[in-house]
Amino acid sequence: MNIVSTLDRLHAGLRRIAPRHEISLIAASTLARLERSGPQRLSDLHDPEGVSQPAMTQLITRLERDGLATRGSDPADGRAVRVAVTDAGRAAVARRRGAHAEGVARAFRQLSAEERAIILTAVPALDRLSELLRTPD
Amino acid sequence: MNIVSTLDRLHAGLRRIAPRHEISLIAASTLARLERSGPQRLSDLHDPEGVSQPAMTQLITRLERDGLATRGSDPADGRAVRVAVTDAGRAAVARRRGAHAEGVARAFRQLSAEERAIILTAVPALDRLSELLRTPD
DNA sequence: TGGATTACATAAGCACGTGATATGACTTCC
DNA sequence: GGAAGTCATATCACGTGCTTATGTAATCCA
Repeated sequence: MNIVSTLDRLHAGLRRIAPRHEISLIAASTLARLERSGPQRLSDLHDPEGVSQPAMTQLITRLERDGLATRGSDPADGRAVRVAVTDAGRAAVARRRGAHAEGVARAFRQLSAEERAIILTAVPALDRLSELLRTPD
Repeated sequence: MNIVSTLDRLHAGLRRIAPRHEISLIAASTLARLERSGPQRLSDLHDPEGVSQPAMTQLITRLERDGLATRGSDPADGRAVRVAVTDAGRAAVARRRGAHAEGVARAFRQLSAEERAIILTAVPALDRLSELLRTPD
């Protein structure tokens, strides 16, 4: 399948876009989820984000240290931790999105109008593919 | 730009495909380059792979330890190191490609024929995009 | 020949991931 | 209602992969 190499190359390219001074993909993805769906328990975060529970604990520890998220207690369950995004967290997500958009836009501008159109046409299908990649059926 | 979120989601999805017991993207990419272009000096590897020289030194050290690559000396330059891929390295690349292909194929099968067609049509444009992402003009 | 440059290695440190295990809180069941 | 089990989270030990700063040779050149 030729598509495999294409996705690998895309993966490598996207890794390179990652602006060194912005938050990571996993950090942004988790904060965006908290922004979108409100405070979540740790155990409700690690699975959708596709990482182990210890990995999520550690990520939240880093986010908390950097003031991007907070740990709160769940009144209904003493074991649980309610994670929430802070204003600084929301700002960090927006900043990353902006930096990322700039990197993509720079590459995009160098494509032909036709190439751009083809890619934009494929966006819904690519989104579906991403979702399917996420769920190991 | 909607495309930014799409690429982020794709990036996250591709990260999740990565089979736990196969070599990493950077290892595979470097070994594939050695396979494609023959033995290379360390300094000729780190830049195209988009990592620092120490990162490449460390990668080659791990690859050498695992028997996937070898360090040889350059008769013409006593400072240089000639890195070559071994048969085991070639096998590891092939194995990873296979595992990766399987993951992609599984997702692909769940797409509609139309979605598949749209994505395949976009492959050349996506390759161009990947290449442009790689070069920070 | 001796100082600058080049190629690579080393060191210290951080992000991110894993599996195994500890700890404390809820639940269940006799 | 208390022992036993389960659940949520944390901690530990470890590995990869990345960075910047710096060390150490070998080569180049004025």
